[in-house]
Amino acid sequence: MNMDSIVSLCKRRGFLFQSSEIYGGLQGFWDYGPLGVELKRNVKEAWWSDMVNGHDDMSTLAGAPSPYAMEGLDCTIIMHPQVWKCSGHYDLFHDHMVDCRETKKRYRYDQINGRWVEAKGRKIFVTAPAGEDEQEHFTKQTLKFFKLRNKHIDDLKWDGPVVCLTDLDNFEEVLGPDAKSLGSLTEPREFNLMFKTFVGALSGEEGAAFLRPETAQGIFVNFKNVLDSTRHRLPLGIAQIGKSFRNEITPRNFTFRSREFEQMEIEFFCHPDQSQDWYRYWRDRRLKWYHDLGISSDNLIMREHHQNELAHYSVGTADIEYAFPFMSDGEYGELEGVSHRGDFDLRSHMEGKLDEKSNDLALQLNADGKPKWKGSGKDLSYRDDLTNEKYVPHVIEPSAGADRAALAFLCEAYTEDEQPDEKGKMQTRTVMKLHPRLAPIKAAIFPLVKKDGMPEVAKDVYLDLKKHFKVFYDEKGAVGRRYRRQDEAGTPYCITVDGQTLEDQTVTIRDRDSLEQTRIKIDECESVIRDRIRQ
RNA sequence: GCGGGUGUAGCUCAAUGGCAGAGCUCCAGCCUUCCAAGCUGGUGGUGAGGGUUCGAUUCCCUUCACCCGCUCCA
Repeated sequence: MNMDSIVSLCKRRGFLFQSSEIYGGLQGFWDYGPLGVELKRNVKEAWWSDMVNGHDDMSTLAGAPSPYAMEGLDCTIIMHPQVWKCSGHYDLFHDHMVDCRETKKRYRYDQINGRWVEAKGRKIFVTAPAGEDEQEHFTKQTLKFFKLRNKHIDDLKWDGPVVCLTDLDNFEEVLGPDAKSLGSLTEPREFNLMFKTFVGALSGEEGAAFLRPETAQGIFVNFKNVLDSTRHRLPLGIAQIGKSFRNEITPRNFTFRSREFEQMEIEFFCHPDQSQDWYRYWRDRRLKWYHDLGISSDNLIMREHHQNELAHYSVGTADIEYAFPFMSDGEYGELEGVSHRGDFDLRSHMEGKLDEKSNDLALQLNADGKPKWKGSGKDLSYRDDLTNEKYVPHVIEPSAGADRAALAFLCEAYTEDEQPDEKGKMQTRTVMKLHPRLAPIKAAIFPLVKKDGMPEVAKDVYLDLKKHFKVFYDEKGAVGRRYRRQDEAGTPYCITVDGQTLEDQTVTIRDRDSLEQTRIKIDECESVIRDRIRQ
């Protein structure tokens, strides 16, 4: 199986198109076609129904420490700019970077220091990543550049103090931190991974705002509102589905890394002492969700992050990853991250941006000792009115990509098998074996031939089923061809009106995967399809 | 962002410095009682912009997009 045939089918059948295709497309943006939009809606609907509306808050679910509540939320894409300053996204996403053309390395513009140095009658600006041993690095780089030995160290004429690269106007005489030749650094470029826009008529910085790079922050800043309006006790999960935007440097691999994408996120708030158990619960629960919707365990893995990969406040993070066809053997692409975020997010919005590198997650301060980004000052802690205990809840975050899930389901469904044609000759059949819950069209209704009153009966069946499901009517051409078309669309069931229908009010229902046909009464169509979808 | 490759019909692929072609698909009609049958007819195309030229899909430049590798992936 290769990605090209999947991409080709998606275009041909109307699952996915390139955005603005008639103008040549736009990198990192994709449109869902008529079948694609149904698939994606079904993915989101399955998630919302399984996680939120269908959640059983009365029972202790398997693997869970206790019953818990779930609520939904739908926040705006543009939020107060301070949200992103306190969350850390602003600083992280706002860097100016320089690239080294020679070594292909990339550096933060404001974290490269350097000094003018002269030797052999030539003056260059030697650089190093800012840090304690930068002078050592300068010396080493300079000696190497001028092809001098350690004993000539005193011949180097240093000119002026160490300054930041940001103080230089041009880089022609600059030796990159790891380069061998001069002028290999590019001009600084703003790597603003957040899309910037302007609120109101002002186009200056005071009106600047950002499209959200994740939906999570909307949940954190509304935590208190949800608690107060629903009167829930912890543990409580708050769910949201919505668009997020990241100005990815290298969108690649079809819809896998897009600049506009949709997330399905839960922020699960609980007592710190129980957070480890909840973390394990959500990790296992979310993995099972993909399994239950048809992703085989061969293609799905749970990858626990190593200690050194974790943000230091995080107790654990596990990625649920899928073996996409565009990845090389043994490699997987992330579908969902389940992370234990401690109280980092709520505290950030209370106190201000926290310093992730500090051991006790202290407030990040400016040079003048003031908070770098001030928080809301609002108390986001929780008082348990049974125990009278007050604490800042810990958070477990299962964060899934709706587009990535849809893509994984498409890849998993794509199958080519051999089926006999009417002469008994084996032909390749392309079939999308989507789970019936996810299939864009639940059933197609055909008259076996376009005469003898069959179309009239079939249309009645169609119109009746249309009230309950997304169904499709087709009477054109040979019935075999119509079956094959539905196979490519992933339609799980085809209902055919034939000669016998006119005598006893029965139709055949054909199963996409097994090709088996069973005869059922017209009246039973709705309940049979409903039962089969639910399985 | 760097290097390499590719852009011709919905798909797969031809051809050419001088009217752009085939198969499949699709549409209409005929035929047809269960898995892409057959017959007849039909729709439809050189990614975008510029240059060279009497004439460019073809040669050159720019750009956009996609693919592969590197880089990146909060």
